[in-house]
Amino acid sequence: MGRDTRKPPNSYDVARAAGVSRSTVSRALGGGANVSPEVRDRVVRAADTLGYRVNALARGLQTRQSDLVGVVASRLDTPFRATQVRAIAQTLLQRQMHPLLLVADGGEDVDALIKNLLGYSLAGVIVTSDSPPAEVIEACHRLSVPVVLVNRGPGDVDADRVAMDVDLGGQIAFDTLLDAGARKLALVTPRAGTYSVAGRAEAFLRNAEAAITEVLIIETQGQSYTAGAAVAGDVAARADEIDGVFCTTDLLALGLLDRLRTDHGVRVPEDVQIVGFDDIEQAGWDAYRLSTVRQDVVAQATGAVDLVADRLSEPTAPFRSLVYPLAPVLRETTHAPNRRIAVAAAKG
Amino acid sequence: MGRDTRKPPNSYDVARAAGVSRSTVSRALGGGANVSPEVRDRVVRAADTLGYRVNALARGLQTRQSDLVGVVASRLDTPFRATQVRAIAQTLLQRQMHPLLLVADGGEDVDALIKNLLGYSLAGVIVTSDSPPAEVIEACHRLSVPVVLVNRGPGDVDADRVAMDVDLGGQIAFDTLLDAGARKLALVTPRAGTYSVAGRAEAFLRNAEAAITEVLIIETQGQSYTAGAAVAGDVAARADEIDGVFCTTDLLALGLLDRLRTDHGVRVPEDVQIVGFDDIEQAGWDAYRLSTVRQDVVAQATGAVDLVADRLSEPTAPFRSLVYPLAPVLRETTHAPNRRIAVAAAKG
DNA sequence: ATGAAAGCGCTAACAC
DNA sequence: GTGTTAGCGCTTTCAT
Repeated sequence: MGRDTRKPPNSYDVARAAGVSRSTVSRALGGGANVSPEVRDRVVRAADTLGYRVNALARGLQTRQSDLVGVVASRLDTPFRATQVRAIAQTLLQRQMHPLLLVADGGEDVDALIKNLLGYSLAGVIVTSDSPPAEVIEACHRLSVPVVLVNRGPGDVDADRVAMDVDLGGQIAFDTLLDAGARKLALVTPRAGTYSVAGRAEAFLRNAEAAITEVLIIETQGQSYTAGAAVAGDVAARADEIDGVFCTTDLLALGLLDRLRTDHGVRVPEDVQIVGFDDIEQAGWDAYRLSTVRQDVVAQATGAVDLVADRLSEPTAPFRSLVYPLAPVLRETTHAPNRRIAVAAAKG
Repeated sequence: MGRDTRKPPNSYDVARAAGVSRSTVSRALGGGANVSPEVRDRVVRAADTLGYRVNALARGLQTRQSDLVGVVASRLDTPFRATQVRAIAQTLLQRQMHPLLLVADGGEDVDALIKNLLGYSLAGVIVTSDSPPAEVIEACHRLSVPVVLVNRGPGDVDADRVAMDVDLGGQIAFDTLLDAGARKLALVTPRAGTYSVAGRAEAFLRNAEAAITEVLIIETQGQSYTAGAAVAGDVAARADEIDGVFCTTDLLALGLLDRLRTDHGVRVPEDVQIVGFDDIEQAGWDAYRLSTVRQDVVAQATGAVDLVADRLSEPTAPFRSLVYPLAPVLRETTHAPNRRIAVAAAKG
């Protein structure tokens, strides 16, 4: 039973086994429409007796559409990005699509890469990268491949978008510090940030301006742990002028926090309070217990995939932006909030 | 210039533009053999004037082989795994292959998933997951799709393999502790581990037995930070009987270390020394400075991709195993090594 | 409800 | 060195 046929069965084999035509097989296994239940059954049975699987290549060639979705991401080894990609991949899988991973870490030419990928008649492309997709979007458009941008824009390009509420993000960070009693604030953020990183920084600044005081801005080289650690000296040097710091990324905060304690004897939160952003797993570790702002990565992933699916079914609908809320996560790098004092201070 | 042709140009368009036949186009753009340099040039120029890209679906259908490589991985949001997948993805890209990501976190049915993927005529499958691929390998074999296992086996299945040297791993861990002066050892490891996790644990035990003393074994639920933290109580309770701990995973070590300090007032390395495994980024952070054993993830990724490529060109060659060395990383959760004492102790 | 036939875009024999 | 021809396995009109 089950000869070792060198090559896998095709729809023709199934058709023969079920005593029908190939078109019927296609119908029975596909939409399921216009096939008598009886015949359908016979076909299905034949199919899995033979171990038949549709040849995705052939189907895609015919329908001009595969179930592959390009996922372009940079710095995949970063906790936040890893979590994000995982969520996207899982969601895709649940919807019968498959993530084609495209790591864009500067070295590669994303443009060329993605254009190659387009040869697979992608069902869509999800971009989480920092590097600007530029004219890639254009190319996708031309081939009517949906593109959805995660936490990027609103730039000048046309595409569907999923994003956190940057304004809210900056506000939560500010409020957290204020409520915890901090008054002399600093902002630690990369010189050239992503849209979402720059956005939360700006929102923070805006809130600070409106409420109380100037903010000391400290620029970092990138948004890694190392980058955060690298500015610890600057922060420590100004320790007298600072009692609260917002790092636009958890990784930055963790680096700063560690180095502050290790090399500069600065106590957190006693001397300086710190708030991060993202709520990566490490922020909750005992050594840090970082107060931060949480993004709902899973919700965003779901949104991104929805957007792909929706555009597939309605290619000409206007572009949409899904905006997701954020929530403060209060841990131990800030004091317990005291709304009364904070509000009074802001007013006074 | 560049009319908005609704559908992308195909090889026929290029052929016409270059005044040749489609086969010539194929040859010129492909292997490049059997085409006069002159014609080749003309074709290439025509191709990129038109913005032509080979339709991967059609090519794959014809050649019965795509440039897609399935990468099955679980717990992608874990630092080690993320780094590993990134390395594999990058290497693949450099070799003109594309990673088709398959996250296998228990929920999904890997079997079914991968068999679906097989419909894309994969160039290969790289498995880094914990969950056993079982009969999937069989299926791949039948379709002559190369499978390479990373840090798994040697079980009973036939496949190419890439792995660290588990014996060496356990030995390095043991030596590190011994050289640092630890004599009363404990092993913290998951009850049901992967091949490579179980392997390093066994090797550690073997070395300990041969050299000095019994080892207290503490089992964890999984290999996460949380799992490590969860056994801190057990370790603290036996603090008198223990002066050195080998955690088979950095994450485990980090969790243990943190909780030991935070909740139990145990000092590391003064009271207990700790060695981890993998050398994930976090192990080097200021709060930890964990001594550990380093795997060369990039080398392994390269090896895995090589194995895929090699088998593609020589399908019937005997299966190979690439074994990679490991190196101790001495940081601050162990005392500075003192070979003299250690050797003497081992002998005496 | 079912079958016949046409083609998706490509590569690979095979002729010349 | 180049063109002709024949599929790869599928879906999809279009008849019936």
